[in-house]
Amino acid sequence: MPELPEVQTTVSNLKNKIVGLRIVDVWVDTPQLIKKPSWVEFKKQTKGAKIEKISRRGKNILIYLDSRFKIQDSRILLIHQKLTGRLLYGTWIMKHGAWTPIQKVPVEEKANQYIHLLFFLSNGKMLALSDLRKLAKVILGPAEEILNLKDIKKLGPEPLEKSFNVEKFIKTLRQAQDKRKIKEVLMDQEIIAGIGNVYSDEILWQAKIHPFKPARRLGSKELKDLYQALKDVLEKAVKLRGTDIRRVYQREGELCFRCGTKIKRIKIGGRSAHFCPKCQRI
DNA sequence: CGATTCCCCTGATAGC
DNA sequence: TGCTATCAGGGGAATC
Repeated sequence: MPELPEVQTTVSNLKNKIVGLRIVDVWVDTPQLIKKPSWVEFKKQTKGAKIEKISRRGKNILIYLDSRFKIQDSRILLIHQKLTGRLLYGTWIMKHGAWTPIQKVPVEEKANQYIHLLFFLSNGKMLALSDLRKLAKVILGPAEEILNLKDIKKLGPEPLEKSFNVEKFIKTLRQAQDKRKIKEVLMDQEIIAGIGNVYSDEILWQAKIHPFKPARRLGSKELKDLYQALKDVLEKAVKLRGTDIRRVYQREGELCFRCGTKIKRIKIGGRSAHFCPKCQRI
């Protein structure tokens, strides 16, 4: 599932491809993905708009559209991919009721089968939102309004920014005085933006901290280790272009790469946590 | 207010 | 074989 590194990779890839292009038409088959505005309005406001910039905040993709014809302010198209949403760039043609890619795609790339929203671009190519489970979220609105949505405004700091130093990290966690399990805290977007189920497991494995350890009980060495692990894991994942590193996630029953103990899986508020019972202590 | 549960979705898998 | 039940999971809403 796309977390910070995957979203960052998507944004980096799209940047040199779609910025400067115009949206000449839009197509949808699952309008409920668009939370705001109505499909009719959405189409009216995106058709003809020029893509000015694309960025990321937390796990959200922000596509800035220009103020065309001076009849509206510049807008932002916010896309949250949730579990299975994918933003693809390429060319597809409608064949037997399904969008089929013209370009070569890896056989395992199933995303092409679940295209639900398409932007036709001025260079003849397309920007597609694919989503197997249809849980993705798309919102369009004036830039200021979008940036003031809870989705963006309530987000915690960006963990890869230079200003997110160890002091700030420790302060953030201490301020929270969190009774919650550290894994929950790491995944809380209001504490730190962009970390989800995969990377929280990986970070805790690297830091050798048990996912159930209450956040407020972390000692200063643990906090420093956790900070270092968080930076290392995310930076490495971004460098690897989001091919999520999996040293514990979904490796239940397999052996820990550090000590050979069997990886365990436990439930934590409807989500699963994977960890090494020997390396990671409470 | 905090903690828990449900809901949105559908492919994969387990159970009968 | 073929059906049905369960699960996964980000995040927001409803409920306790």
